[in-house]
Amino acid sequence: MTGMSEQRKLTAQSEDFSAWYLEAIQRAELMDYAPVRGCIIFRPDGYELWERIQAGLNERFKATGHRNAYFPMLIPESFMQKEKEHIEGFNPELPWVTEAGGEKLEERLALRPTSETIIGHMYSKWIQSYRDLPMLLNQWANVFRWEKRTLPFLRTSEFLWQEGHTAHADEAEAREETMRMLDIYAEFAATEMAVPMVKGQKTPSERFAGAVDTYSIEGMMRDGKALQAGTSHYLGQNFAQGFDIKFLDRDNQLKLVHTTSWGVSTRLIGALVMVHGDDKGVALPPKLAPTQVVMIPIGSPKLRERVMEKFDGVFAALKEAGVRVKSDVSDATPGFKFNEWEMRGVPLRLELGPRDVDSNQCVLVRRDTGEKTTASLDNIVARVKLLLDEIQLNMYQRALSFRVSHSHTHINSLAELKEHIAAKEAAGEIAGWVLAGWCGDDDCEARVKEEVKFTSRNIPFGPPTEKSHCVTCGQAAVFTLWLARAY
RNA sequence: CGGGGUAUAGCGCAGCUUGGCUAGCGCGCCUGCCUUGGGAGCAGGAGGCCGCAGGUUCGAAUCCUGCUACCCCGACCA
Repeated sequence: MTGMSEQRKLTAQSEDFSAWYLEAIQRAELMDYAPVRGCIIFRPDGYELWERIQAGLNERFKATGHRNAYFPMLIPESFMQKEKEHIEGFNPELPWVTEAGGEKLEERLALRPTSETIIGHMYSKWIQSYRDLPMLLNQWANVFRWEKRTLPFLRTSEFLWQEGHTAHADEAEAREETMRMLDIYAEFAATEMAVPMVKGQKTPSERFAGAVDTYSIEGMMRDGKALQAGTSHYLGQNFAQGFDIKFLDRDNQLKLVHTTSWGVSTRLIGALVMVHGDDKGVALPPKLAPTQVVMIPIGSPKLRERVMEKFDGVFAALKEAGVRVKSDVSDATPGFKFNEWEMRGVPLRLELGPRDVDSNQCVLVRRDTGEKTTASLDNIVARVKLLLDEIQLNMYQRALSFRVSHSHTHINSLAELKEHIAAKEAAGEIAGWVLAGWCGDDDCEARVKEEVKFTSRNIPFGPPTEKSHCVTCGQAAVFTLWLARAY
């Protein structure tokens, strides 16, 4: 019996975080592996998370003047070639269609890794005058990147994402757009996903292929690693040049547009799991959880009838009030159901048994804290809604304080960084993030990576403190950036 | 793409060293009884191209050769 329940338990996060993650997402039925290498199936609960992410972002995109469109998945090879850095960056991971209808194609077609090129091509047709600007489009799409090493949600050969592509008359407006969208990502992550993000600028080595400047939001996972959860790029006139996107300005001069692009992907689902999950499994924030409340009846069949009468009433009331509620009336034992729904991440559980019926109450159990309380059935809807809001906030607060407490700002040299990592590893603790000064030299950045496997995450807009010296060479720091192991 | 490992029921594994009769175990699944406030119990049952191809042998899950897939560790990435 012990062996049986041991087998049902997930690997503990502290024992093997990666194994925990892979087990958790499968046991919660968020995904399954596809027959094709590096590809996954989004099962209904996983896909519904994505749908809720889409809904939340669409609302924000539209409120800021963007419209959705859809461009083809197949990109002619010649298009890819038009921006030099772009093709160099993506070439190693492109799948190609070389044959169709039993005949070899005249020109190879890439499965898009992103759509700057084909959208740039169309923009050059659509944009003639300053009156056509700004052009603010977004598309929801699948993209392909043939990665060497894949990990469900975080890095797969095919993934779903959203890519915004905008064109502007001048640099200032394009840069403003780049920041606006980065802000939207961070705000969305905080309020809907309950995940605090650090906004900042990527270093040149981490920049998007073809961008002038790349900005990112980065989140800290429960194992202390950083996850780049979204990016926003100021592309300057690079793509305008490659695709000849010109407009006639008020002054009757022909000018190149300034473009931006920005995206988040199904990687966000991985972030949800890795930020909020625990040894019991996945834990989802109420705003995105497919099921917010699971109701479980208690009691033997003899007693069940009078329980069910109340039970059905509560269920109907919650549903009526717009709560995403599910009842589990299967004949599994209550204990089994408790574990099962906790593993799937449902934020709140409502138990109703014979004892509760007698006293007109029910038991509520929070997924985030495990706290168990009783509540009167008289105002149960209001109570549930209040609790869901509390859980949402608490999950954010907890993730934030986790990040803060594992962010280290007092490390000033590579030697100290090594010492820090060694000490944490020896203590069985996570190394977390390290705030470091940087002189701006690529070699100094590369050395950190070589020696301790920490990479620069971003140059945060509001660092806790400014660092005065480069962590590698000790010379005056020009930038202060976050270093961390990253996914 | 380099180094290591694995491939047997839906999942996790045993069997292989030393070839042999009907390939086994736990979980899950189905049926019935019973049970219900933290992963219940009993009884019965279904489920297999032993990764693929070839070879050795009277006989191969087991030995040999080749292939493929997946996993872990390193260099590239939303």
